[in-house]
Amino acid sequence: MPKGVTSRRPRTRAALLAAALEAFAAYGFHAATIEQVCERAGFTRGAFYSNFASKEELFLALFDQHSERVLAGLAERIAALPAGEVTLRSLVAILAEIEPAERDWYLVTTEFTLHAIRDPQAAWVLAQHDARLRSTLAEGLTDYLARAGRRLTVPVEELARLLVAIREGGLAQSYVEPAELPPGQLERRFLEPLLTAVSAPDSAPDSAPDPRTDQRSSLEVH
Amino acid sequence: MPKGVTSRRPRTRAALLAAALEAFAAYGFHAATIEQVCERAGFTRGAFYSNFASKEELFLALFDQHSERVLAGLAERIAALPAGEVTLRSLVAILAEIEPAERDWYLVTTEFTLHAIRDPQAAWVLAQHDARLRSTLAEGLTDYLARAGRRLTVPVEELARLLVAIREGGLAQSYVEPAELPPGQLERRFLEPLLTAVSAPDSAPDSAPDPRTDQRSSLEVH
DNA sequence: TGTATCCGATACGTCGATGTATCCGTTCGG
DNA sequence: CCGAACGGATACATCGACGTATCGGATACA
Repeated sequence: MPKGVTSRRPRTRAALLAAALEAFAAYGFHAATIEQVCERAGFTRGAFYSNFASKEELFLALFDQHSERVLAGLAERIAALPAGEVTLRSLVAILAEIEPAERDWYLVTTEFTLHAIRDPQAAWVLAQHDARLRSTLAEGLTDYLARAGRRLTVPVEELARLLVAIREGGLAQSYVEPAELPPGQLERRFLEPLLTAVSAPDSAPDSAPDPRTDQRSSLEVH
Repeated sequence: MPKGVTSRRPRTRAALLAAALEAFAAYGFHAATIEQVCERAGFTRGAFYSNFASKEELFLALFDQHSERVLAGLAERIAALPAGEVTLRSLVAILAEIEPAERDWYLVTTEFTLHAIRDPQAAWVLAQHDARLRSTLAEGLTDYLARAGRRLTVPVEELARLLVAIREGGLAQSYVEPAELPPGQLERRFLEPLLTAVSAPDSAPDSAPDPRTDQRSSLEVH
């Protein structure tokens, strides 16, 4: 006689989470009803309340799941790069890469961001996730640039924030007008000149600037 | 005996619009109820239904009102700049300027953006507004850079999109973690090197590049 | 100042989403 | 393969938001 959870419970949970992503992406968190989520998953609301206390709890579970995957995915792509010297262009290619499934997640996480702006508790959760993401990103960035023979002239944490901002802000425009701005287009156009502008050749120490970086170094931010 | 609208009607309408901004910013469009809007405005739902057919219509009226103000404000700040030569820094200062009231509008317009991603009709409305905004911005940009003695090496339309992306993406982070990233910080840090990187001195035609831009021109995007 | 029109207030009916209590099929250890 | 615990289905009670029909006060023109 079953003492703990049975095998079907995690399957039900997973189905509800997957259905929740679809429903939230399609209608938004507030507009989507628990009934709609259950319908997509092939269950009734009874199953839902057996697994989650509320729509909020479902959402947080979904966000947690996504957070782990995003971090794992980024770390993986960073690790997948060949050792030795690399070009800026290969770094840009990674950062400009946006999967089709990203759209649903964009809709859901952006709505969560709006919620976080209003609710300190949600803000804390989101900030934790974003900090981990930026940390991974920052590590990859410095590593890459070093391998490309360059060194940052701005705080890497702020650069990571800028890259996230460009990605999020760009995706918003891309999803509103897919024909006008393909996802990743801003990254492909601007990241290479940008990264060049905020870094300097490693061989040129601050004390003896390379003449070719002279103009740019006069523009560094204080 | 009154034949057309009386004087109190536009006042009621304005009060409802102002209250709607507050309520939508505080709770979100879906979570906010018509009742809450009316309460803030000091009216009952009877007044609401006498002025608007639905919450959607109220929202669109609010968006329209805001659109006009944003465009007027941007054009005004552009026009307010002194004639003659200017520095990149003064341009950056304008772009980094973010008023406190922006927060409420950010919450409302971002929610509308999410709606637009799902609804083609809303997408069209939003795209129209954004296009006008970018157009104004692009005009100001080329004008400024010319006055600063520089010329863009990328399409100005795409640069305008990038600036909007940085602003929106940056505001998201700023509002989630106000203590970590003051509004406008990304612009202040990165816009000057960025604008320098995507432009070249006007005196240096493409056919005979200035040695100092040599390195950068090899990084231009195709 | 009177009165016709306007417009916001009030009261009510309706509907859909939520949450819970309970039932019954399913799972799995003995 | 039996039975007890598990877990999803069903049915119901509740509640809040919406929209409308109607009333009464405010407005503005004669």
